[in-house]
Amino acid sequence: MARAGLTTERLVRAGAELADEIGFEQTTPAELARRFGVKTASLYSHLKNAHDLKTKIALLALEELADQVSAAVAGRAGKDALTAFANVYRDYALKHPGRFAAAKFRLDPETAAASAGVRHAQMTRAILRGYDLAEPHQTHAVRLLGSVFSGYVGLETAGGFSHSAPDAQESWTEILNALDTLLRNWPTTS
Amino acid sequence: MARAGLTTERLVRAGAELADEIGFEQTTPAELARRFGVKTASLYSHLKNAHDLKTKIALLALEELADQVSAAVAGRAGKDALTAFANVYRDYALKHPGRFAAAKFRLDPETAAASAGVRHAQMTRAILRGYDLAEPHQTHAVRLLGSVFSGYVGLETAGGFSHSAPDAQESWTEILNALDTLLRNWPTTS
DNA sequence: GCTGCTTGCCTAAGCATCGTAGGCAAATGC
DNA sequence: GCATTTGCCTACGATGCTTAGGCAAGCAGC
Repeated sequence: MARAGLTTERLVRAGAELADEIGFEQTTPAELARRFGVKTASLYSHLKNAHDLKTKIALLALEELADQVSAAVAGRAGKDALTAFANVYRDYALKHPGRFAAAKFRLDPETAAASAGVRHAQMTRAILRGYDLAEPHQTHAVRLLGSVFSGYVGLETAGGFSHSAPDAQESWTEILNALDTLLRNWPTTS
Repeated sequence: MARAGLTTERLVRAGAELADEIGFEQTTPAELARRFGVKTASLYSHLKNAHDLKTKIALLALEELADQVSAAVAGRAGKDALTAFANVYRDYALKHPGRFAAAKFRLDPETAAASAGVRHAQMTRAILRGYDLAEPHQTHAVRLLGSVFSGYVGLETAGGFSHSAPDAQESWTEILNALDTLLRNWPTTS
């Protein structure tokens, strides 16, 4: 019988595509094996188990997203950097919903520490270099930005803003504008 | 053999507790049956299937959360209402992580339309009555608030802010303060 | 082109879950 | 006490995850 040419790499890449098509939750060894026209058991020389597959897709997604954000933010500052970061993040999520869901997959601590997740945190903080925010306000602002981005895109991909005016793009633009204003006038006393 | 006294109501309530203990994803008919000391098949006269169980837990969580938020917001306005809403929301999520995850469960459109989810939207909008925001800015602000709340709490429950200073409570307080400032000075031109 | 080794995908099997169908016994009404 | 209803059961089929071991495809050397 002809061999399918399975490798961990190919399986993970195909798994990411599968996630975008049918959802991250539904991306399982059985489904992946069907896609390659092989038996499920054949995957287990390349993947430890179902959890390992999901973890590797999550790491791929984090990496891709960090690369794209990094490229978009390079050479920009202030509001320019803010919107570049935000738009790349959102576009990635809308274009790759399965990978985006994968990026939220709960990794165990040491895997997370070695993942591209840390680059996301660094880049978020880098954006704030264009604004005049001292610690601890800077950390609070980093957390706000992370919350807005992941929250907005999470709600949008979950269908939260469909079937209601104004459309999601318009809100997104205005929210970024509002965040820029807020960062330039961050209240340091309550 | 003595009967266990299963009802849909009891199963869903137990399912919600189970979700808080072991996670929403792990809350399945098999696990629930074990908890009641009955066979899995016995659940199927009270629940259509596994998806039905999850849907009903999600509806319960949305209802509980809407009730608590509603009680907290009543009689308050402006920043007072904002922080009351936000704190109840966050406290619920931290106290009931499984239910909170359930509240994010993707419902089919007509179920969602009949759920307490619409009360959440109404209450978020009610908060903005204390701020002077005309449409379409009001809708954009509603979406921002929803994004921040769900985003922040989502990241926090996922462990995003643990093991790093300052602690999550401090950021939360400052972020609510910043949001209040932003809502009082919402930029209406870019 | 043959021989033998490596490696990749296979079959077989165990175990768990979801969900359906039909049976028996406990609760309820008279 | 008897009949009916109802609730939980056993039995089963389908599907998925995962391990163990087998066989043949592909490559190395001659």
